[in-house]
Amino acid sequence: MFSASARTQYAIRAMTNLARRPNRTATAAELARTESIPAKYLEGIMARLKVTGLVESERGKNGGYRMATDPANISMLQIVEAIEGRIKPVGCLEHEYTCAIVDGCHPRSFWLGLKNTIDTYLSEKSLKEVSEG
Amino acid sequence: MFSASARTQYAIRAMTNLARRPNRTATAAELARTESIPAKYLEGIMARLKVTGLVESERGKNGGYRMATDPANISMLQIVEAIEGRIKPVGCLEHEYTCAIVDGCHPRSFWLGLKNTIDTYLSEKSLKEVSEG
DNA sequence: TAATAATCCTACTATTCCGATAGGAATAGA
DNA sequence: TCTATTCCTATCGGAATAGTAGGATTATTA
Ligand code: FES
Ligand code: FES
Repeated sequence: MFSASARTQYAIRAMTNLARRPNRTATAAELARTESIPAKYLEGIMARLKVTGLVESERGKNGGYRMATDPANISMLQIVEAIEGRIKPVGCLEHEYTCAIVDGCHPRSFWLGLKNTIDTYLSEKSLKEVSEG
Repeated sequence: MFSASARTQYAIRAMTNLARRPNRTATAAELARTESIPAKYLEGIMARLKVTGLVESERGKNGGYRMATDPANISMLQIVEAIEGRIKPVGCLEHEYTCAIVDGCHPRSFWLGLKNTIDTYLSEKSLKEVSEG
C-alpha cells in the first residue's frame, strides 16, 4: 500500500536527471544508462511525460528530450499524475463525490484527509528541489 | 499509486464497526453483512488483525471478535500495518537504510519525506475518531 | 541520396499480485 | 450430539506490472 510503482520511480529519476541539464537534450538511451533504467521501457515513460507537456522532444539524429519548462515550476504531483493518470475504482479514495455507500461510511473523511495530505505534499515539492536533493 | 487495497478498506470498515460496539463481540459474518464485505474474505482479514493484537476472538458458539483495547488508543497506522505487513522491494520508499544506488539517487529524501508525511497522518488518527467520522 | 540515430508506435509475454471462493478441522456452548 | 463459530490451507481467475520485440517515422550528416 502506498508503494510507488517502478514506472513512477523511473519517471522521477529520469526527470530529475533531465532537470540537471538546462536547455540541453538527452536521449532516452542516455537517461536510461545513467539512471539504470531499462532503455526500451523508458521510451514508453517518456512518451507519457511528453503528452502531458512536461518535456519536449526532437526526433531524428541529435534528437532527444529536454525540459519543456523551468523545473522550479513543475510539481512532483504533476509528474506522478502524468504517469498514474488512470483512475482506479477503489471506493472511498477515488470517487470523491459519488460513492455507493457514502451515507453509512464512517471512514470516508479519513480517506479524503489522507488523499489531501498526500496531494499537498506532492504539489508543494518542486522538481527543482528534488533534483538537487 | 497510493491507492488503498480492498483488503485495507475492508479492514478499516470492519474495525470502525467493531469499535462502535463497546465490549460486545460480533461475528465475522455479522461484520461482513453490515459492511458489505465478502464473508469468507473477511475471515482472513480478521486473522491478521488478531495476530497483531488489535482484536480478540472467541471460538465456538456465541463466539466472535471484540476490540482488544480502547479504540482511542489504536492508530490507523497500526491497522494499516497489520494488513500490509509485507514489505515490497520497491527501492527508495521501502529500503530505509540500504539501497543499491543510494549515493547517486537524488529523489531519495523526497521519498522519505513522503513516507514520513503519510506515516504521521496515519499515526495521529485514532480509530475512535475515524469510527465516529 | 544513402547511412545513421533518434523518437514513436503497436503488439506481445511473463510474472506477480489481488480479490475471492472452497472445504473442512478445531473449538465451544446448548 | 448438534450447532455455530473461529481457524487453517489450498486454489482460482483476472488484472496489473515490468519488460521485450520489431519496426515505422523523422531528422541530421556525410
Ligand atoms: S466506501 Fe464509499 S465513502 Fe467509504
Ligand atoms: S533508488 Fe535507492 S534511494 Fe533512490
